[in-house]
Amino acid sequence: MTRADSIPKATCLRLSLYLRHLDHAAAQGLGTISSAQLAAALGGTAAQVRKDLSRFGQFGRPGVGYQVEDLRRAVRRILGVDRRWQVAVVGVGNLGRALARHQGFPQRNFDVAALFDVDPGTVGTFVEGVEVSAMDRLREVVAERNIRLAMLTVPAEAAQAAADALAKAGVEGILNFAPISVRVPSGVALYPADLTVLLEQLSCAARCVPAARAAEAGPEGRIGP
Amino acid sequence: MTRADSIPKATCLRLSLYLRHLDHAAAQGLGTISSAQLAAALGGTAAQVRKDLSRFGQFGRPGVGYQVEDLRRAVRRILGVDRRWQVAVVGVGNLGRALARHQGFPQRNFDVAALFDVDPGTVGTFVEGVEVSAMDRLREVVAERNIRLAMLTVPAEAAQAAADALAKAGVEGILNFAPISVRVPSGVALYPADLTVLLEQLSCAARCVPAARAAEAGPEGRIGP
DNA sequence: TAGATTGTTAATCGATTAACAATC
DNA sequence: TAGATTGTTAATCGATTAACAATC
Repeated sequence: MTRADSIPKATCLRLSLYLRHLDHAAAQGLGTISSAQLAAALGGTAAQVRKDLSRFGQFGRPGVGYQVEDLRRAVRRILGVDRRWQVAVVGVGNLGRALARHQGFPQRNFDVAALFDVDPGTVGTFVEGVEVSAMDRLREVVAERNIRLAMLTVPAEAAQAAADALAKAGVEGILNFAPISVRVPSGVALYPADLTVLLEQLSCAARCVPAARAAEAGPEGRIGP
Repeated sequence: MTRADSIPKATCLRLSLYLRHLDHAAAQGLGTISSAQLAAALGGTAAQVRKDLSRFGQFGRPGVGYQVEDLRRAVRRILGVDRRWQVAVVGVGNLGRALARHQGFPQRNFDVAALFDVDPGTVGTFVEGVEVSAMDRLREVVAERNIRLAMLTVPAEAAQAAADALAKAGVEGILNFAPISVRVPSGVALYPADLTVLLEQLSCAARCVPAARAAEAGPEGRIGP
């Protein structure tokens, strides 16, 4: 099993993508999969897949490939998703509400088990069967419901205070959707997830291609699928 | 101005974070900012900030730093956000609806100007003043409204077909929230944005720290802010 | 056995950091 | 002038790729 000492972010991302594809493969009844197949499905290289996996042990058989079920189990354990996680959403606005309702989370072992907001009109209401709690009950509720991860969807001004409260309450990881960088103590994992930043990256990437597109463009002036 | 030949993804991400902080700095009335200040606000190094910026030209003055307004303008141009972008949301479920309503987008030059769905019950309804169109009108609407970017929030089964339709319609970039990898022609930018993958990365990162936390933990058994 | 595919080592590539002369 | 901070070069670091012996 080897130690997960500290997995590079990029490796961690790819592992999650491998798992997603392994789930698809399992659903299709595939018994075995090769590093080349996994790479092709994700747009990476076979060497990279093998390298990523070999960091944690020997899961494949030369000449055969990987058993889909075995690898799935192994990757789930590595990622820590071989059991359910209780997650909080802090800030019940448009985005927070959508996250609370998102069916993809419980399907993949993440339960949104607590909601928090400062607005007295929102506190006490229910979203997807979960009651919205006041921010000042955060510590209590986090402990009670065994919350270990949080998604932060509050305005920029409120983000740092909310992150502090979460860290104090013992949350181990924060997904930060707020449009500002927050600080957390070293024992807490923090992932930036500002959606506007994603769109800006996209616009940046899109800007680099128009010349290439014009050159490649077919009769319709557009590249086909 | 130097060319944006092809900006590394990591650089592009940081530029977006610099811009976000420059906006905060400008709002606070700061006239000048140093690479060290910018780095401190984001958790990077001053050398990295200077390196990132110098790729595009010389924006600062030795001994002084960067003019906030000048740098802001420059970074906006580099990222391509010095003008408005028309964006489509494909798939009007919980998440798609939240994205359509998200105030952070128009505030930062991204207008959600088109919505698409296959459900006849959803088509024709309005979200945030924008009517939901049927998928088979995608090409037409994209052309009419000058849509150049899209956010894909459809189920896994529908994702590839939707991505194909978007590429054919001439969209230049796709933010893919669907839980599956899709292929796009080389002229189209594609960013993965599966929120479950983000949570899995978080759980992966959180798993690596409990030992460290226990060691560092203060009297309350928790690390302070 | 022959063909396929792994795990791992060595070589390559790119990105980050440190250092410093140039400049305000 | 002295102190500060840039832009850039060289050194370091880590990650990706290629190659191949080992193995099924």
